[in-house]
Amino acid sequence: MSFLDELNGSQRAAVENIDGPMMVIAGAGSGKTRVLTYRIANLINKGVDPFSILALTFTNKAAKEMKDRIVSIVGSSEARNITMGTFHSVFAKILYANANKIGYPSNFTIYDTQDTKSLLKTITKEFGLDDKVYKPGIVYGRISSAKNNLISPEAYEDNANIISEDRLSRMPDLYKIYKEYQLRCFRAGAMDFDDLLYQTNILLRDFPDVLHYYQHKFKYVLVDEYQDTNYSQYLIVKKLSALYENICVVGDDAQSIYSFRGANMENILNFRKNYPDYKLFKLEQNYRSTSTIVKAANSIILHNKDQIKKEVWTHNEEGQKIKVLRCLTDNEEGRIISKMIADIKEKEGLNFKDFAILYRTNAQSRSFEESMRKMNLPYKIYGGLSFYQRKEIKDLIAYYRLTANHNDEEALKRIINYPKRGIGNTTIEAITHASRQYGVSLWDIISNFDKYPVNISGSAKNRVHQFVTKIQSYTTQLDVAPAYDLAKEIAQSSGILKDLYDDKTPEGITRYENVQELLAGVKGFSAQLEETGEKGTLSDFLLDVALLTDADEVKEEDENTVSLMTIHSSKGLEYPHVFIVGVEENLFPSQFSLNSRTELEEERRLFYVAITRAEKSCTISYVTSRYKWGQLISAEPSRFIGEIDPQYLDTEYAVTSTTGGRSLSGYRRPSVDRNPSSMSVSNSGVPPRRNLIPLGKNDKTKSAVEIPHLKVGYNVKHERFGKGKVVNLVGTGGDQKADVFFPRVGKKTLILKFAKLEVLD
DNA sequence: AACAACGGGCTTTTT
DNA sequence: GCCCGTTGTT
Repeated sequence: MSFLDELNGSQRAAVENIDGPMMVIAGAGSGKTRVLTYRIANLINKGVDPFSILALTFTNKAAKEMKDRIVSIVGSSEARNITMGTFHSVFAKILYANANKIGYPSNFTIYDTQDTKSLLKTITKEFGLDDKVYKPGIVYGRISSAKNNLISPEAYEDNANIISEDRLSRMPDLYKIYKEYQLRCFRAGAMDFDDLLYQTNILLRDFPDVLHYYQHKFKYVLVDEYQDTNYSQYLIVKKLSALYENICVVGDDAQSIYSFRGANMENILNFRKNYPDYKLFKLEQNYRSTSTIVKAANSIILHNKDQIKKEVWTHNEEGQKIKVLRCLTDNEEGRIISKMIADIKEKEGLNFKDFAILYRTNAQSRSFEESMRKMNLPYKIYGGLSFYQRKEIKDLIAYYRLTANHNDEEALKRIINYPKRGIGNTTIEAITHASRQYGVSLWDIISNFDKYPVNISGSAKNRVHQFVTKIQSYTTQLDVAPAYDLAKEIAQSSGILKDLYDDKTPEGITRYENVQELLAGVKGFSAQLEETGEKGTLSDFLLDVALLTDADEVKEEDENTVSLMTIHSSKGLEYPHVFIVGVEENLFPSQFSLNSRTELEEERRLFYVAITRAEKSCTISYVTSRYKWGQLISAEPSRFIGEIDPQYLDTEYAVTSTTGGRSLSGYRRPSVDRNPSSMSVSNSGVPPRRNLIPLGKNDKTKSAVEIPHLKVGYNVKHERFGKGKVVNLVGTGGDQKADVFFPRVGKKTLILKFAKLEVLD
């Protein structure tokens, strides 16, 4: 049997359409990733060379997931040759190979947001401008948006509209900052995230031979999350696929939530314009959620004016209504929801990983962290301060960066006096001054005091010189030493390891461990590369690390924790039970979105994304007062709750106190002061309340689970993974295990007495 | 040059 | 409430 038989009609049509431009509009939970992966697998089965396939995703995680699934269908020897990754990582590699053509060093640094903001702040001050007016974050936003629309510093300056906008927002000199920023990045041999796309555009524009090379190489181009691409990405894709026009874009306008980053839904319209004979496929059957959830989500998105018409529907059971919870404070919200999770888990025999708590802003995670820690519930926070953004990690990586690229100013400023080596502010001031005066990099100054005299004391000069010599000695090893050896040597001889080791506070110990973890990461990185026969220097590691975020952290197979994350990072994921918290006016929708319809509609799409993450149940909570900046402020329920068709809502616990309803505060009290580890007792003093735990018709659990009689080749259905096919059986009786291939999630090994498989044959 | 104490500003979302 | 940068002290 072919894997194509796993698909429904429209999915299959999209998968089997090989040549020419095509667009797939895929509703939430409609098997979008399955279509993308199967389409790639089908291309390969039809004889397309994997080397000629380019698949672009939005996150590293999505890329990895897709690659894994393709491996499971066509095998890794084929799949590894596909060019697959995020826009940023794929084009960073292409830029690495061609950097010299556009004047960048071949080992250019990638500036992260912190580096960028710090540089912008420096420049702002140098121009004598007030960084409270020219806030680095805002300035970055303007520059970023210019770059994503391919507006060069010169074009920015000449654009009357932009200049008058800047005047209106009292930042008339922004164009100067942009120009200087771009120059300084260039001199530092650094690109920011936006440059990775912007400079790719320049490369493809100015070097036809490069363009031709990649046009010929990538005969088939696929783009995931097309609704989230910006103009810069759009143009790259258009150019690369101009020769063969075998371009397949997949997206859902209802899930466009990144316009703040320049994402442009017009790209969907542009696609139609550019390829008038394109084929359109719509995936409208939802396989993920109950019909209540699907319909509730539809009723929300109906309030948006801007949308492509489509009808998402499902054959799934009705399921329970969406519960709306009202809590008094954010702390109570944390306690109640943690308790609910513990209760539902016990009552239904679920795993912690079946639950997710989704919020609008990272700051909201705190109350949930606290309550879950108190109750001993395992949880994991995704996003927030990434591992790679921690100070100790950034410090060590700054050494690596400076070793690879001496002109990396942000790295240099970070570590020239860390660990402390007596190079203080006055010295650094003098060096910076000289660098501005001569128009050369900081490194040029400190490595050439003869050529560029600086007015600092002899002893300071000497200390700086020692620092320079140290970095130079690392650099000589860069291309010869194995990545791990050099990484470790730098960690030691720079003094970082010792500095952290001497700090015996709990935080200090954690920092030391983090650095060890980074070193282990380097080791793992080079080991992985050695398998494929590549060398894997420290510079290669840097490229990898610059584009990694916490969201990409591999989730261990057996990791069984409640997931906490922002709605943005939940995109593409699904959980049986989802809690959307802090659904209040001014928080969700965010107060910053209230000025315009388009921004409000984006918030609504975000709410749509949140609801459609849920498979079985969805709970929405809001509080009446919340701590903000240490102050208790009052809050009211979000308008979005009222926009859901009320027939799908259960508002028993949402009635306001003024109308005589009860809050849930009584619910939590009996349990709070109990021994936290007693959570295994499901009815721990909590009065049974209807609606908190699904009962009756939704309760499919049988007390004595019957082990189905299976044979290899049988089609089966799993509660969570959907339909699948048995590929292997191990053991007998109560211990029997089965390998089942599920088109939606890949191959899983299931212990039959737990798995509750339904035999379809 | 290094460190402790203080005050202001901040929060939208991320590659 | 917390992080950052600025200020004052040694």
